[in-house]
Amino acid sequence: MSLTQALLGLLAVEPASGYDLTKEFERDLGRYAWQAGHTSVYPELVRMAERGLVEVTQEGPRGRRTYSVTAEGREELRKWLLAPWGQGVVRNEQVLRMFLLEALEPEEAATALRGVVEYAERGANALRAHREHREVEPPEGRDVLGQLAAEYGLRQFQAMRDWALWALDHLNQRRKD
Amino acid sequence: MSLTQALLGLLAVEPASGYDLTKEFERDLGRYAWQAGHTSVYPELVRMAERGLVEVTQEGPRGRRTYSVTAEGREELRKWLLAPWGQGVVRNEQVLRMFLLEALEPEEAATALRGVVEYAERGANALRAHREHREVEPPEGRDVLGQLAAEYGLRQFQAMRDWALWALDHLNQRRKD
DNA sequence: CACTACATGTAAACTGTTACATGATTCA
DNA sequence: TGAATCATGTAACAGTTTACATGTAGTG
Repeated sequence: MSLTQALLGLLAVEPASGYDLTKEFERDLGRYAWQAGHTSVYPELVRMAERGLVEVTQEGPRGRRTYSVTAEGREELRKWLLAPWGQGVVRNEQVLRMFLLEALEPEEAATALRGVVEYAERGANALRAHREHREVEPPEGRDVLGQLAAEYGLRQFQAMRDWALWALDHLNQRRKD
Repeated sequence: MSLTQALLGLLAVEPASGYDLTKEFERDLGRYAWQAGHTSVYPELVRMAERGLVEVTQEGPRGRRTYSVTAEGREELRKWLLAPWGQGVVRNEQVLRMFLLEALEPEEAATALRGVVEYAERGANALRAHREHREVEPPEGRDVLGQLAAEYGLRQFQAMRDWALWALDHLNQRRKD
């Protein structure tokens, strides 16, 4: 289960509580890589602690428990990160929708594709603004992951926009035949 | 559940059996958009038929049943495709791994990132070869979806490569500080 | 006739989501 | 002191994967 690896990776960068980790999934990670709610995170942390991959290293107010990765956990993470690349789990509702626009009538498909272009441009612009703001205030600690995600997201949106423009062109070509 | 929409979309392009649909998930769709095994597909088709979204329009050898979308199913698909875009389900093990490389020691992270660059280049090259081959033999029917996927995949791999090169550069910058 | 690909299914185990539930701290 | 945020959890349900199971048609 990749949730284990995701938590291991986040905790390896910096110790955190289940609450912190959940917020991470709501932000960058959940946008481009992996989603998980707090109802998955908390029980998983308990299971991982039982397996010796993480441990509670601090307790704070409101029952807050800060987890850290153990040496064993770090080794497991390392193995996963350095393993050969194969076809992993992929599930992307937006991409699914993009592909299935094919099933619409050409007129409607074109309208929808123009919507994709707009959506991708909005996304890219927001990230470019975010990038400029970051040049003023450089990130630190866990925010570095946010930067990795933002840079990936920017390229992702550009790819989406390019694809939609190509698909529009392709659609027009076919309508002429 | 997006499996319903995925099946609806595939069947809207062309009627197919559960077996055919499963193969589609193993190929292009499962690579970039959505994965599903035959043990999900068959029961789902039965449920969808009960709801009146699809119907068996042909029976062939070996118990083969070809499903087609009903008018009701087509309408449901259309609604889903034309709905406003929001944050859909996202789950991508490769992207998760890319982001978490941050947790490795800089040396190892750099090695892994160079691996990402290579992987993305291999993927892009394979798709470019596929594209040239397609110029000789233009696709038809369901293969059009394969073409949409291939063009998306190509841009995806390019984005991945660009990101990994940026991340390598970024890593070197931080090592100097 | 053997092998491969076609073709469909069930059941148990596992994973993830939604709804429900509770209480503490901080800040205006 | 009221509201927002912090912080954690359980239980029922929904969805997915893995293992098991079976049989047919075509091809060399």
